[in-house]
Amino acid sequence: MELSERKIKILKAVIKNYLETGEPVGSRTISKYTDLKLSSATIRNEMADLEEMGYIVQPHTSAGRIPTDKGYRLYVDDMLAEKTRVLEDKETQLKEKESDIMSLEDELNKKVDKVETLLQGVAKMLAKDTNYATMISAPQVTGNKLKFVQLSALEDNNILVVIVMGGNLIRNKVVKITEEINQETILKLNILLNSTLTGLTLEEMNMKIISAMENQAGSHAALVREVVDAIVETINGEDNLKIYTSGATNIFKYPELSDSSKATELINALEEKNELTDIISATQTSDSQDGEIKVYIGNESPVDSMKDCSVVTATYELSDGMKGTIGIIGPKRMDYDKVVEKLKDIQSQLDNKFKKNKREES
Amino acid sequence: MELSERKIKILKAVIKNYLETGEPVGSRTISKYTDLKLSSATIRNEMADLEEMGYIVQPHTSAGRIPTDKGYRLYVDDMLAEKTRVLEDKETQLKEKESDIMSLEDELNKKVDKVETLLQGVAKMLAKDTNYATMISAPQVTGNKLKFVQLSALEDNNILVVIVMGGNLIRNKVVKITEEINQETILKLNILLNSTLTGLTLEEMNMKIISAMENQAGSHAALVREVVDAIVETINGEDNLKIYTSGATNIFKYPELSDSSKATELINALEEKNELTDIISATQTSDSQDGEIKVYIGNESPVDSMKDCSVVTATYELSDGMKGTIGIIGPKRMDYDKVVEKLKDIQSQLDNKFKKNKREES
DNA sequence: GTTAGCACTCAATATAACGGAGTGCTAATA
DNA sequence: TATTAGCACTCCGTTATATTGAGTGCTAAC
Repeated sequence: MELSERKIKILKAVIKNYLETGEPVGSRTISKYTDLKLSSATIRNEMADLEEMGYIVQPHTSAGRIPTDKGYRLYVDDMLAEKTRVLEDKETQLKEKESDIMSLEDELNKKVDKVETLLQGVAKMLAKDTNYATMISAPQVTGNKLKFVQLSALEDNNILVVIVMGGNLIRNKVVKITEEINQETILKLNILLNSTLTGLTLEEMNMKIISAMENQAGSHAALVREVVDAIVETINGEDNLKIYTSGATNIFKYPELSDSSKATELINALEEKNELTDIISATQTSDSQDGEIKVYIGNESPVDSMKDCSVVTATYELSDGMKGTIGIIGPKRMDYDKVVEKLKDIQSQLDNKFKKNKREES
Repeated sequence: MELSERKIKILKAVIKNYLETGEPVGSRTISKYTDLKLSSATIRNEMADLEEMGYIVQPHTSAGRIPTDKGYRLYVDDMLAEKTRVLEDKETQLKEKESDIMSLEDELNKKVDKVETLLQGVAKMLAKDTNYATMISAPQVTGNKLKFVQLSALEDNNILVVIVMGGNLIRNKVVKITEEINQETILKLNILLNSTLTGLTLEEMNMKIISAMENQAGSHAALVREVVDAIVETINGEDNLKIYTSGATNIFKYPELSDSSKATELINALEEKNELTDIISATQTSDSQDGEIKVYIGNESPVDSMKDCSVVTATYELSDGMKGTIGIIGPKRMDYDKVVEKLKDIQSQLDNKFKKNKREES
């Protein structure tokens, strides 16, 4: 059986209605809801077909229909296609931007020196705004260059290592050494480290460079090694995989997610956060075009505990290739349209925000 | 009416039973439960008295009794008193320590350079161990001394400020300046800052010292001011009030907290974290003796959203006066005994852990 | 003071009855 | 041939009605 234009119209009407009400929708409703003037009986026939084709189901006999994952998929794909089509005339886009997202504007304009605080704020605002759970990952530093490294002597044979990466990402580490060390040596090591490593990415810090440096360091080779380790850790370490979440309790607004076993599973995933990395890698590894928005419906989700949800993600990218991911987690019947719109807004605003910072720096 | 010995025995029996079952407990149960050989009828009379006195209530006529907050209070106070009495002979204490908390031992022995990771780990373990929600605050730095401060020039008129406090608490800040600055000047400023401020607490950095320093800094007074601000922020700032939580979803294990409005409120409080500061200050401000454990029952809780819960808190203290707070949030019918025991264990272990670090440093 | 006995209460559970929204099918209609 | 009106049927959700049982308060006997 082929999917006629009319069937699609009906299917969309069913889904749209279900998104709004959360109740199974019957033929009579559609008959009045749509502009195509058809009796409920005709709709019923079409709906029977749609069910046979797997786009909708009845929770039980003598109930209305609700969309299947396949149904949602069609609806969402269609909507996304529609959006890129509309993107051609920029007018509409601008209009929305002005009207809709003052709150984010405000949030971003707050004086926040810490990226951490900013991201947490964005997550919170987005959760409040959409009534779904949100997550946002701090930008990853793949391909980032070392900008500056400095050793300082603290008391008691402790050495403070300060590492500054591109984008002014700063990390500290305290290293304990066994041998005595004097100011002059530290100065020399600083010069050595900076002249050798500054401007390099992790990939470029190969063994040759490092051992050459260790040779030059002489008796302090061990210390140099520790510093290099610290740098590697800074670039690769879990610290940079930080994820901020907000609005976990929004799920209680949707009865289909509120029973305590499902809620436990979901909120746990959001609290623990480590499962969320799967979402991030799924979003980033795939052949994503620049700024594309991804929708995972039900079982498509990279995270098992969200198989009853939909997850919508976007990546934001800083000029120097640092990527972060934003995700929205809600019921399958979430307002995809609004969510995608919000994500696009935030995407562009974060881009601007970070680009502006970048501009100030350089 | 006075509270006879027998009444207390019955009250405790009621509470103990209720803690275990979560069901209202009837006279017949008590009659068999306790060692005092009394018929259910007698118990009934006593229970009627206890109800009149406000220690227990019936959820409805013809149901058993459950404790009131007043009842819990008596029970808990008694238990705490009992514990301090038992504390005299250390034997029992040692025994428990060996047997009970290997898991924490393991957790603490993991190589964790980051305090953050450690505390998160403790929260998680404790939550898993007790089946309640947990929180733990990073140690506060009141009265902490500045150990070391260092400015470094980054590219584009940015200055990196590194601040090291006692306990090797490190903070960074990037400060943008308008005027050009050369290496030599930075070196001078570093010497000026360190010689003036090192070893001082926040209280000791008064206006006199600061303005004297600004004078010496000449054209870079503004920069000095910014550095001082950064230090103040480091000591006072919200960053240091970090709170880690875990096991929020444990509350679903207790039906009396599981309905979605209560759960939302509670989980929200744990997610947002800012309300939790009230618990911390309540725990720390009061005339707490060294390492005392506090129990807040129902409405006694400093946080409104926990009025249906009990909150048990303990402070751990580092040698140099840095204090942190651990809290356990559960239903009123929580296993107070076990919780208090766990907290004491963790308290002493954290103490050891940090003291050991301290020893390594100095 | 304690206890046995009894009538009473009330939540919780099971059972039955009812109403309504929605379906599938058939037959009539355009 | 596609559409529609009509009708019997299904099944959820709600309400009404018993039934059960744990537990109480009270009284009278020990």
